[in-house]
Amino acid sequence: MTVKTAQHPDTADLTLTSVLAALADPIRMHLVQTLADGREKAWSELSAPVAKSTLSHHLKVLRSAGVTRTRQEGTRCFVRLRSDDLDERFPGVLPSVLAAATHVAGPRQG
Amino acid sequence: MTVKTAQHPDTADLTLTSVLAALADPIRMHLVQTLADGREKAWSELSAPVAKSTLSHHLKVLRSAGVTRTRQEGTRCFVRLRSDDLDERFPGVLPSVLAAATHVAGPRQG
DNA sequence: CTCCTTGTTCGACGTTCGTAGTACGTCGAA
DNA sequence: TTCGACGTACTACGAACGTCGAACAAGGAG
Repeated sequence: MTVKTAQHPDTADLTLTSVLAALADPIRMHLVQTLADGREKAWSELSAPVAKSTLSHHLKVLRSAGVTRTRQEGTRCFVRLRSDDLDERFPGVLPSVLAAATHVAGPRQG
Repeated sequence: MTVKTAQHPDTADLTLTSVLAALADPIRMHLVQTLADGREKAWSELSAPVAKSTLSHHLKVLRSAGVTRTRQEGTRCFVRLRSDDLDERFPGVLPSVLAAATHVAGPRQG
């Protein structure tokens, strides 16, 4: 928080390399999958097997890469995917990655 | 070379994280773009502003991630994208990434 | 055979990353 | 005001990464 928590890059400043690097981590990929439905998630909803500070770090990486957007509401913040911005700049990348991640870790029932 | 140069993972063993990590580097992305036409390229054709050993390293990362396939012919080797395998395992990912990388670094005229 | 070319491997270096703990600032409640 | 909850910033450390030069191994040319 500390006021300047929200440091979101402009859509035009997003780089493919940074986005891919942000997605190239199991923890962060899991976070992105959690956000894949497009709905905003509270910080506490983003479960990850890491310490609080580490989760904050990963969220910052996603935020800095332009993958997510964080909104503050009082002391707590809500995170959501920047699907529209991402798809405007890198059409199809996020959907295909999300689909690939899902049909790899998702349907484990059959 | 040294005989066991070719260490290609099976298509089923490819992981999205490894593929994304392999693509999340400017040098490697450039190499992949060079191979994007699907045609096999000779080692010496893969120009990169790095030392020979570094280029070899990056090629190994791409190979280990299953992004490329290396074929030896005498003392020299030829590299090509595993587009089919990649698209079978992670449909649409490589094409969209390639398209995004191209319309970012490619058409700089307008 | 000897030389030269090609690409990999190894050792080393500095940087970045992932992780956690601690301290800090902000907000809401009492 | 004091207290507690929330999320970030800072600090530190080991591991992994990107880079290079040198040594090495495998083939081809003479």
